[in-house]
Amino acid sequence: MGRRKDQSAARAAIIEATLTAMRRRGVNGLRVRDVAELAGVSTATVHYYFDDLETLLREVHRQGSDRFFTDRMAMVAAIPDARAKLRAMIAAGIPSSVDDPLVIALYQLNAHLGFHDEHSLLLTALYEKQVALYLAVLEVGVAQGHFTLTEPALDIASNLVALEDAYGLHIVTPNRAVPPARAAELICSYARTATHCPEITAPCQEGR
Amino acid sequence: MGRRKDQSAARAAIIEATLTAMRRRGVNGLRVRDVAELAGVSTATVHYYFDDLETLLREVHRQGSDRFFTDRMAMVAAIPDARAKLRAMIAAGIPSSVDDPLVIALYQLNAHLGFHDEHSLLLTALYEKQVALYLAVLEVGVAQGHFTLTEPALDIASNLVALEDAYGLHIVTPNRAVPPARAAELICSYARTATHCPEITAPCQEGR
Amino acid sequence: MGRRKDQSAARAAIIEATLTAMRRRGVNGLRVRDVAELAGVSTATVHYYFDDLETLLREVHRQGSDRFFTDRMAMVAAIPDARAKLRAMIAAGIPSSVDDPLVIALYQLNAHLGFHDEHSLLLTALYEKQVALYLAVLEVGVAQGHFTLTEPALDIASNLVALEDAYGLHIVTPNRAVPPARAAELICSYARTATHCPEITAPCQEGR
Amino acid sequence: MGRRKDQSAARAAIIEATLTAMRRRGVNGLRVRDVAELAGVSTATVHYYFDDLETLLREVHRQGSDRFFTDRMAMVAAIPDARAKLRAMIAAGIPSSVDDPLVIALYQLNAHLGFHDEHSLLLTALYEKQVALYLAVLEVGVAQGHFTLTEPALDIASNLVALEDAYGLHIVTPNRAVPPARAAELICSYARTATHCPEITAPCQEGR
DNA sequence: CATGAATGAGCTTTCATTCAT
DNA sequence: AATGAATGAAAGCTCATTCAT
Repeated sequence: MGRRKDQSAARAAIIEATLTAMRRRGVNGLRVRDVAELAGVSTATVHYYFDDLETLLREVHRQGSDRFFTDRMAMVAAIPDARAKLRAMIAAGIPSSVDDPLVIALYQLNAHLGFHDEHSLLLTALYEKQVALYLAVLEVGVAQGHFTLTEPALDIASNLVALEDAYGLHIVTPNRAVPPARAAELICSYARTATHCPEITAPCQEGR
Repeated sequence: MGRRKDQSAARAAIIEATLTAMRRRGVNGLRVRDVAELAGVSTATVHYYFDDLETLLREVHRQGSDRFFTDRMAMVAAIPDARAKLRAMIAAGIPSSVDDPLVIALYQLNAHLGFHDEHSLLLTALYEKQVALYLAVLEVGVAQGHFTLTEPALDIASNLVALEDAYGLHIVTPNRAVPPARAAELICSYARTATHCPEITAPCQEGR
Repeated sequence: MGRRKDQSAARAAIIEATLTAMRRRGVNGLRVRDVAELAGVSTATVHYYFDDLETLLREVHRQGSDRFFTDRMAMVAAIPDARAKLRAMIAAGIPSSVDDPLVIALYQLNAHLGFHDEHSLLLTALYEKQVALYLAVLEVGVAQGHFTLTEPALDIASNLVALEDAYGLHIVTPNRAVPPARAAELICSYARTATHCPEITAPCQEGR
Repeated sequence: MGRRKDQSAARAAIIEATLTAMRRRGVNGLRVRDVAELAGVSTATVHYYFDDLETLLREVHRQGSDRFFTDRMAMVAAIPDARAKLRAMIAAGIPSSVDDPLVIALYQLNAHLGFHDEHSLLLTALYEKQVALYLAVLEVGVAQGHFTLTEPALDIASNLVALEDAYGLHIVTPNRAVPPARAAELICSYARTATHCPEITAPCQEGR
């Protein structure tokens, strides 16, 4: 009651429902009706909160990106040792399974929104923020004396994000060639080589 | 007369037109009508050759994958020196521009077809063939004494393909953060680190 | 407000329009567009109420059958004398003209729906209800001492329904060999013979 | 080679194929393609022999009607005793099963063609020929002293054809309420009553 | 004589979106 | 704040029909 239109519970439910709906039907197959049903409202209500589908998708992407980035930043900031930071970053960058709705949605939205020039800036921004995060970790590692880099730190950070993206796509697309644990190990393999720090290893991921 | 229904000129024109249409509108926005117009035939003719859109897309993906893989294999086989092989592989793996229709189509189709379990096998197969290609190059390089690997060759090969995929996606999505030349340099950076071979450098690509 | 989706005026209008449309074009030629125009709504509205054409046809058939059967039952129940009952039944069983939309629709739908095993049960049910109605009249007539049967009452009832069906088809198909009045007289002819009751005569149907 | 266009084997095969196709899909669902495939020719060939679908259907109906009527007439002429004639007529008038292609086709075509004024004459003609056949049998029976009629012979003949039509429709539509044997018995029931000749009984039809 | 290739015309169906309530 | 009802617009697909060969 006290809330505004952009803070209502229904609005949040719709955004959440969109994530779920996208896991089931993809961005392309996404129907307002699906979102509405999952959110327990009518399609007209969806349009009451979001002028059109595109607006809804942008909002979902914005919130998702923020959540994704902020979570990682908080997590990495809480760890002092650069080696542990890097391990944690890698582990957190891999979608835990084919059913992770947030990550699925982000990949789908990247592909979808990326097709229009107008949104490229947003995507670029997210990518660069991720790179910056890795870059910071690498520099801390060098400062702590754990990492020795033979290539520019920026290049390494960029590659780490790229590997995350690629393997994330493999996992989210049900391409069983690269399961999550293997993806983590592969990225760690690169991180070890690039930092000359043999302690960058993937955590044992039993029980997944 | 000599040609069958699956070899006719019209059929080839439709497949070609699909590539072009996908560059313009993406897989999602793809309309049979666009394909038909670009191919200079009626929509009914498109359906005469392909039962439905999905069938057409699968065929485009199949032919595209084959062409992509076969071309690279032929190219790499023609080069004797492993260092040159690797340089060539990397250069060929990067879409030359945002307008490369074949590569755009392949990325789009990967995303689209990947959403259905039935096609995952095909996608996996393509991925593994690419990895095998890199693997062979790495092993030749070791045998020639040019490369020294400190991680399993399979892991390195896998990462090289993953980087290609990720940067390819960046280029094809018009995300100007990573232009083709930079992508090539970044992959080379990894290749140098992993092979301990300083001669793996991206060709100067002025004028792009 | 008080009305639900399955009781709305538009829904009824669509069903009514379907009857009219079927008189003009038959079941086969029936286009959603015709129904929509006759009902004064858009084709999308037709699909809003009925998932597809088949669903609409089934509903029309169901309502039509009910109406047809219920009307007759009420009418016959209101008449005490079995001879008058039988006369009324026969008169009501003959479509009054080639333009009777309800009856035309029922014949068309019988033919159409009957082609799929799934609906056979419905058709059978309608047939048996009609037979039961005639059977009751015959038994009342015997009880009242007006009718004398030399064949099983069930067989006679069955034949009366069959004759109705056959002549109804003749009338509805514009086969002018058997006009309504003649059909009524022919069925009465059988009824007289079977009941040995000479008072079963068709009403004079001048002016039709 | 020596044959003309209207006598060729292909032409006959197409007509035969139409009968079969109609059993499977009904008149409405009938596609030129089905006919062509069943006849082992291309759709273009179907149009080579028949200008359009309607023409083909008319031809099928014409040949079917002729065959149906001629067969019955020949059969009845070969039997001297009127009681046996009548029994034979009734037995031959009932489609032997739900899969009798010729009879199915005729019913379907009656419904289909009857919808257009132009063909009503043909249908009327067939009906009247059938009536004439029964009429002749009845008159012979009276002359032989086997039958005693209390209603006009024409009315009885008309009703017999009507019953045939109705039960034929029931059988051909897979309405299992009235199986062939029962239909025959019901018609005989009427025939007995109308002719006052107790010897008109349906043949035992075991094994059906 | 027969047909493969091609198409025009038309249909059902889907769906985001609007609006009175 | 929320929605049921309704729709315009568009897309995929089907099919009888044509015609050059």
